[in-house]
Amino acid sequence: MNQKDSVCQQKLMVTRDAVEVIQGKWRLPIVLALTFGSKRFGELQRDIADISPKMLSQELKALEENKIITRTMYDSMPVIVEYSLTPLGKSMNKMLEELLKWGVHFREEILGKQAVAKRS
Amino acid sequence: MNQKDSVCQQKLMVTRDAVEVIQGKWRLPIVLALTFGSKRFGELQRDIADISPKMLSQELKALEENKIITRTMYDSMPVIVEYSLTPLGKSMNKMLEELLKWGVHFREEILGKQAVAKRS
DNA sequence: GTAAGTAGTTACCCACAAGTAAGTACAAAC
DNA sequence: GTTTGTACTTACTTGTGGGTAACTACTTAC
Repeated sequence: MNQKDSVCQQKLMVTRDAVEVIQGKWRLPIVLALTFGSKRFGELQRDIADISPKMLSQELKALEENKIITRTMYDSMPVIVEYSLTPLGKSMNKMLEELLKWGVHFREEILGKQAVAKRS
Repeated sequence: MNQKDSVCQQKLMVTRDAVEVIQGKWRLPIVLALTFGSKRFGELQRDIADISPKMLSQELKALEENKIITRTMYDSMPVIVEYSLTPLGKSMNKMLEELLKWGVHFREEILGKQAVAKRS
């Protein structure tokens, strides 16, 4: 079977799209932080270790463009902005679990049968 | 819930490990090409559109280090080298399927309900 | 009036991922 | 002896992901 076969090519493209959404240093931590409910900019910045406001703002924009999260502004007096997962964002759950599962398996093989991240 | 919580941190690290293995421009195409059986260097180069020998060699090495593929040299007279998935490499299947599934869902949401890559 | 808290933006820099082009080394075929 | 086919390697360049530091704008509290 050949990679240039069109069905195969399309599968590759679609899988690549999925990887793109979660790739990079910060997308995964942001999505994970929001699985526990909506959060404000400052909260996210405090929860995610070492992220700069520039990167947080940039990645939030990218995730919003991909319809993974929504941004809601409240006209309260200290202006408040809340980010939360869309249904599409929430639907990543199973995929992320599969990644975690395989990641555990991978660690065991690579690091020589040491159990990591066994509990939820 | 906080990202700095250690269990959560560990989950993040492990998931990130999984993403790292398939991230970059060429790892996914290489792994997919090898799911159809072992292949030689030249075959891979022909099957994967636009990959240069440098990138192919480099990514094959990385995948070998991660125990995703094995490299086998045959002492035949035009020296022949075969690459194939290890059991660990084959175990990526379910994860990749989940990525594809979500990717299809993602495309539908983003591109407005157009069905893509419906068949295997 | 100055500090602190809200939510960012802007400018500059660097390291690394990836691309390009050419070269290496060996043998078989013609 | 030159081309073809095997499987790469090396040197150089470019593009982008990400980091740092400082700045913006608005309000409340002291």
